[in-house]
Amino acid sequence: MEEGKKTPLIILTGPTAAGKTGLSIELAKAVGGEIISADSMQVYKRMDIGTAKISKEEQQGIPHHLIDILDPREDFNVVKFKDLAQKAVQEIAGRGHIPILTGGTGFYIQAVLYDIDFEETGEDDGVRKELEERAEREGAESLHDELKKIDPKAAEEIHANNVKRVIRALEYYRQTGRRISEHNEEQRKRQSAYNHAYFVLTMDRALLYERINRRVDFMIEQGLLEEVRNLLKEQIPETATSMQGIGYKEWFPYFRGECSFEEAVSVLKRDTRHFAKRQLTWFRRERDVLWLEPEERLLEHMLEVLRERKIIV
RNA sequence: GCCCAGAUAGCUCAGUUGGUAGAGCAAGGGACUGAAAAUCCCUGUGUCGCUGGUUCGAUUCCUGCUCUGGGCA
Repeated sequence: MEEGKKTPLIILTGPTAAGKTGLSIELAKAVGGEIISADSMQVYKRMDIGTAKISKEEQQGIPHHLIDILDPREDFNVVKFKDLAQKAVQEIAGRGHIPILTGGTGFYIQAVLYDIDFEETGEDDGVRKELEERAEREGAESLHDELKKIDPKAAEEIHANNVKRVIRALEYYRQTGRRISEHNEEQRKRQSAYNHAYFVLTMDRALLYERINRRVDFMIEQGLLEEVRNLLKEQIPETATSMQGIGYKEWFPYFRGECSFEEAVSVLKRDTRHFAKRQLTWFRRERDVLWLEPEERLLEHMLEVLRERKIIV
């Protein structure tokens, strides 16, 4: 396919609290775009404050996709995301609008951008559960030893303590009969199917951390504790994927009386800072990333890049 | 004013029977291809409060001082 014929796709991401949401609205207005959220937690209904979800008013009429699509009881993952996001991209492009993928989940963005093949195998065949129980019983080393036998390369790449990934590697082998190390190697070679621009909004680390700390305080003022209590009242288990989100799981010890309010707050701030750091590590190793820092003519600068790449006219 | 205990990494502390020091947390770096806001890995030089003294050598022992707790007046 020729450059100009590829589907256009704008990616706007960055660490948490960097200001993605506000900028995404300005950008969408400027280019005639619709927003697809690339956020593993904003998909959940009734989780608004802790996920810093954009409000209806803030959306200013710009269509938003993949927000509030799931009950917090349901599990979500990259495969589901990729499927939904790709459909949304096609629909938006079909309307002659520009799809803007924005959010902080780098893995999700990668899955869409490079159309990573996860191979439909279904996830509820009990293999994972069985392996989890084995890890519990026999220890992480035992599973890792098994991986060594079937896929030595993967065993070398995945640390034995990283039980989740060891399990996935074993699960993949059992379900497909193939080695995950080979699969991953193939997927790494994938090229973008889009005419895209990958913007990463960032800023001075100390400043970012200050913004994170302030935002956590603001979330608490907005009623974060009540939001979490309401979810627990609905009997959403603490172990649910949704409840493992930052801003939620940090309160459980406090509610149980195991730590003070102040301790819970500082743990929440710390977890958020750690998360931002991990996000930056992820974006640093992504290909063709355009780093942005807050500046006067930020939007104009982005539009110039988009014109150069013929993503917009 | 007197007595006691501290003063060591950004923080909380351990330690050196005298040969210039180490944990946890914080911080930094990295991995990640069906949990990803998850999961995991790597990284520790700091006038050992200041000042004299003893000593080949002091952060470690001794003197004095400063500061911080606690107690007694």
